[in-house]
Amino acid sequence: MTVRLTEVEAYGGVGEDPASHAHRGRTARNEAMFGPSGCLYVYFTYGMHWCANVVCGPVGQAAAVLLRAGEVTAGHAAARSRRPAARRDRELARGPARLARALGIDGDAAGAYLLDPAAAVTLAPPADGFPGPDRVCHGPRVGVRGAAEAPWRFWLADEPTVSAYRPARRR
DNA sequence: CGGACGATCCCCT
DNA sequence: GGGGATCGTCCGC
Repeated sequence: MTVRLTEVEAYGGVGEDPASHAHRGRTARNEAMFGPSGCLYVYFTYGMHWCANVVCGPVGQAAAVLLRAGEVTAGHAAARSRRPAARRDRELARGPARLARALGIDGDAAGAYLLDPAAAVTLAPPADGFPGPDRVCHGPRVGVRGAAEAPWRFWLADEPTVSAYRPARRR
């Protein structure tokens, strides 16, 4: 099964990004964010969802990119079997928990090195090349309370698989 | 297609 | 003990 990423969000490290899981320092949950680039950081949220990040900073300095959405380009049957609730194909990986679910990513995949071709989940350049800068949009991150104004969400223009923007919801 | 709402549990304070 | 880097269901348009 293959997903072409269409939307991501960047998160920073200790003391520099109030929206980041690493903002308050290293803990058992965010440990992977302080590890080597290219490894998978997964977290469990809202009592039921897994979300996947790619660690992207030097060792000891937390940084990660949350994989927010993508287009399923191969293996639709496998994706659909994991995501029976999807009404249309474009919803299979539209949203961070949906994308993780479509790819079969959960706590068992934590820490995996995504640039190893033999890994269960791998990260590779787009088959059709990288989109030009004129196609990359950016804006506020979704669902965060702190640093909501930082324009660290990036998505591709005119892609139906990009998730809907929702401000953080009050309790 | 989109807005409202409730589910559900692990980690940190 | 509180709250979350969300989603599925329900329902109206």
